[in-house]
Amino acid sequence: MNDLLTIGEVAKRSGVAASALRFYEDRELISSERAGSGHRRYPRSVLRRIAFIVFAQRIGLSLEEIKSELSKLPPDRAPTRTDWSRLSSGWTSRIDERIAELERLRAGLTECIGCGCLSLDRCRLANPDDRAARSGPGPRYWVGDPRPAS
Amino acid sequence: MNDLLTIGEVAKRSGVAASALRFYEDRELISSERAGSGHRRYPRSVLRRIAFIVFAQRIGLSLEEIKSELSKLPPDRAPTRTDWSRLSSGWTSRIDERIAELERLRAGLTECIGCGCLSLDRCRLANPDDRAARSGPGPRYWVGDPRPAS
DNA sequence: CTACAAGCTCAAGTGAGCTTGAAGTCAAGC
DNA sequence: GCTTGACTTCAAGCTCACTTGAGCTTGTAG
Repeated sequence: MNDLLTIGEVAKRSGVAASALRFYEDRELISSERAGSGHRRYPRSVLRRIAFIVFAQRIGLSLEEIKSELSKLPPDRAPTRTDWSRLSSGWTSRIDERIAELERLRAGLTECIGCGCLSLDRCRLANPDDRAARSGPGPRYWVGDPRPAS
Repeated sequence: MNDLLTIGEVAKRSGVAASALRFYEDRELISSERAGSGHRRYPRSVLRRIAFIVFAQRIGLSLEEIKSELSKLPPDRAPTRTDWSRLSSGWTSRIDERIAELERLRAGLTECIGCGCLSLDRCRLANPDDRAARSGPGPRYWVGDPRPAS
């Protein structure tokens, strides 16, 4: 009934495993106070922070990127809705770029893969120049990364 | 000038590293004949196969999934454009789902993160029930996976 | 014939994002 | 006072998609 939550409570409410929360703390994405016992105690505000992390992950940001986004929040006071929306404002374009890539890929499915044109050179249309879209592992120098001089 | 390519040539033409090609062969996504020397020799058709793999990865399929897609190609003859397009036809919906999720996330940015409503429960709107969208690592039971009974 | 580039195999390493296990501490109920 | 469960730290393990390195062989140009 206190407004400080244990790690188990936060895990349950956020849907993020306790082990992941400790991991995030280790990576300095979240922080906790400690009870006399050494147990973690979280203010409710951590839930919003975690929601933000999960959101950002779904969009495709790495934990490192998320950390640097979070570092833009005011350290001295509780973030306002304006603070939060400032952070996420840049994401809209990121999302839009990813959507655009997916749409190009969708087009490429019929235009490239299906037809006889499939030279990889032409199919660089799959990803003209948006490095932002590089999410997850994949071929190292396929597109966007410096190509081996052909 | 032969129509059989060495691994180096395939790497150069496809933009996929030779080590990755060996890796794909090990995972049975592609195959090669061998010259008397034991060196790999690829028919040109492998380029299309590789393009397909790269494409599919960008869309978000795992190598395992791609392997099972490729296994649907006729083993006895060179795949026609119809064969290829049959494979990729199912992807359109997959792409559309991912796009839909990104659009929900974009909406959530302003609706959820910014405002006071950010209870994680409500923000399950971030991902109602599409498991297909689970691409890449992330919180294990956030959405779609069986939630811990609350 | 000699370099040297390119290929081979097999084992181990990488990095992201966690999970799991071991060994111990703390809090609550009986 | 004792058990049970939630918590602690730290180290090691796991998956995915590769890359790197060691040690050796093959192919090609001069």
